Amino acid sequence: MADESLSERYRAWQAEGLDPGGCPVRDVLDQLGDKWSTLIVIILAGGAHRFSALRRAIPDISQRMLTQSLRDLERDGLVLRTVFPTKPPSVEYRLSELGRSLLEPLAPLVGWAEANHGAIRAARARYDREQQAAE
Amino acid sequence: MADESLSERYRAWQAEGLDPGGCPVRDVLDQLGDKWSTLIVIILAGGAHRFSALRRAIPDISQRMLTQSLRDLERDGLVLRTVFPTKPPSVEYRLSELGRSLLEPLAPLVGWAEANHGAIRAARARYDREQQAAE
DNA sequence: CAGCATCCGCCACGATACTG
DNA sequence: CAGTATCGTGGCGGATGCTG
Repeated sequence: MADESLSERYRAWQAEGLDPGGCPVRDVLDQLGDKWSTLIVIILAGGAHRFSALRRAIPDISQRMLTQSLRDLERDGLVLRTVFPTKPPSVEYRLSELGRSLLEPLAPLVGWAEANHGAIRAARARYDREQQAAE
Repeated sequence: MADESLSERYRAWQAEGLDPGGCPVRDVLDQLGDKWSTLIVIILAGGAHRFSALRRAIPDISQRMLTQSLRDLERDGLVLRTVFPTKPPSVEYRLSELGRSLLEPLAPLVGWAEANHGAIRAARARYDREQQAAE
C-alpha cells in the first residue's frame, strides 16, 4: 500500500554492514538537520553570497553559528569558499556542483513543508487540546 | 544558473511575515532534523509496526527516545497510534495520510544521501587532511 | 569585513529503575 | 508489552569581546 522502497533499502543496508553510525541516511540527514545548514543552502541556491550578505539574509543567526555552519558545509564539499585579497578582504560562498545537486531533492521537500505547514500546526493544536482535556 | 526558486521563495516569505520561527522550512525541517524521526518514518513506510518491532528495527535507540519521537510524530499528525486492549496490550504505529505524503519528497532525498555519501565522506577526509597540513 | 576565542545556559539524548 | 519517572551528561547554540 505505501511506498516500501525506503524501508526496504534501510533493511538491506542494515543486513550487511552493521555500523549504525555509517548509515548514509543518518550521516547526511544529521547534517541537514542542524539549525541552519539547510537554510544556508537554500539561500545560496540564489547565487553566491558574501559573509555579511548571508548575515543579512538570516537576521537571527549569530556569526559564530554562521561561520561554523559554513565550515561544515565546506568540509562536506557542498559549499565553496573563495577569498578575494582586497582590502578589507571579502569572502564569497557559493554552492559546489555537489551542493547544487542537492537542490533537486531538496526543492520537493521544501515544497512539502510549505504546503503542509498549516496541517501540521493544526494537528499540533488539536493534539495539545486533547492532552489538555485529558488532564 | 542554479535553481533560484528556493531562495526566491524564502525571500518572498521573509518579506511579508516577519517571525523567523514561523518559517515553514525551519519549523518542519527542525522536526525531521532530530536524531530519529526521519528514520522512524522510513521504517513505517514499510507498514505498521508495534513498539517492540520498532525497537528491534533500530537497535541503538533508547526506549525513551523512541517513545518521545513517536509522540512528536503523532503530535504533528504524521503517525497514527492505535492501542489494542489485549493482554498484555499491544500498540501499533502507522503513517497517517499526511505521513505517507511526506514519503514522496523524502524518497529522492534519501536517494541523494545514498548516492553521494561516498563523495561527502571523501570531501571530509580531504578537508581534514588539508587542515592537518596547514597546521 | 570576516572572522576567532571564550564563557555559559539549556536541552537533546542516554542509562537506569519502576509500573499497568 | 509498552510504556512513565528520574537523573546525569555532552554539545549545540547564543552573547560578548578582540583581531588582521
